[in-house]
Amino acid sequence: MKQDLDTVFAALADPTRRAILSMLLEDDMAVTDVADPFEMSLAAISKHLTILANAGLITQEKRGRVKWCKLEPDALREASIWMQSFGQFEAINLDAFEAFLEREFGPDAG
Amino acid sequence: MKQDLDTVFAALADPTRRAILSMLLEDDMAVTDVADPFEMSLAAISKHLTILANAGLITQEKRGRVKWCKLEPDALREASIWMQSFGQFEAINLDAFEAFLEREFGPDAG
DNA sequence: CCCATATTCAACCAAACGGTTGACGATTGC
DNA sequence: GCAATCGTCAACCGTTTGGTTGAATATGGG
Repeated sequence: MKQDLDTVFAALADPTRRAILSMLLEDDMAVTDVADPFEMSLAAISKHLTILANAGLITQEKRGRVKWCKLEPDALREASIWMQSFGQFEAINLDAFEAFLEREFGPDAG
Repeated sequence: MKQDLDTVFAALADPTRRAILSMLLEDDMAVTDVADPFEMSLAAISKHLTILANAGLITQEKRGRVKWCKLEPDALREASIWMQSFGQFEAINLDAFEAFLEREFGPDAG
């Protein structure tokens, strides 16, 4: 929703929320299913999801009684570009990034 | 110092601290000079600098009675790569990033 | 030596954060 | 219709955050 750097970085500063984002890379998920692997209450996860949604990192759509959570990678772009503007003073980590993608997702991913 | 994702993202989540990093892009600075443009106490800025240093985003070196602050863009790399790993699921992030660099820093920058 | 400069420390404060619990409002299915 | 499921709300709690102020600790210069 808001998607300014403050809320995006603050949202990313919590390991639970980053784990949630990683889970949503795989597929869209219901709130209950997101909460399942964590050892904390459903209400706590619900709050984390609200924070992620406010940062624009996910969207939530209610179908029936199930609320589906979907990753929105676009929200990371502004923050990512902001960060890269610092890294480039070291002559670019594009190489490191591409190597990471290759290693992480296989030669066909890029 | 610590440089894990938690502390790096938390450090970046504050606009004062991001402004400080931008200032340090230009040049190394003394604590007093960093504090100058801000409408808050020197002690507050000193705390912000400690947080940035703990995240590994800057280093501080004391020469005489002046403590010099220096940007450490390397600390952003891990966090940046983490973020890019999400963006790539849209398959255009690299292009957008390269276009940004070109636009921002000229054809020779990459 | 003394004073000014540079920076941090310590105590304090209000507000935000991350979690809990229990009650509540929708929705679904038997 | 009724019970179970899905998810949020509200109140509460302890800790962290971001700021203040005033005192303290170096260090440098005349």
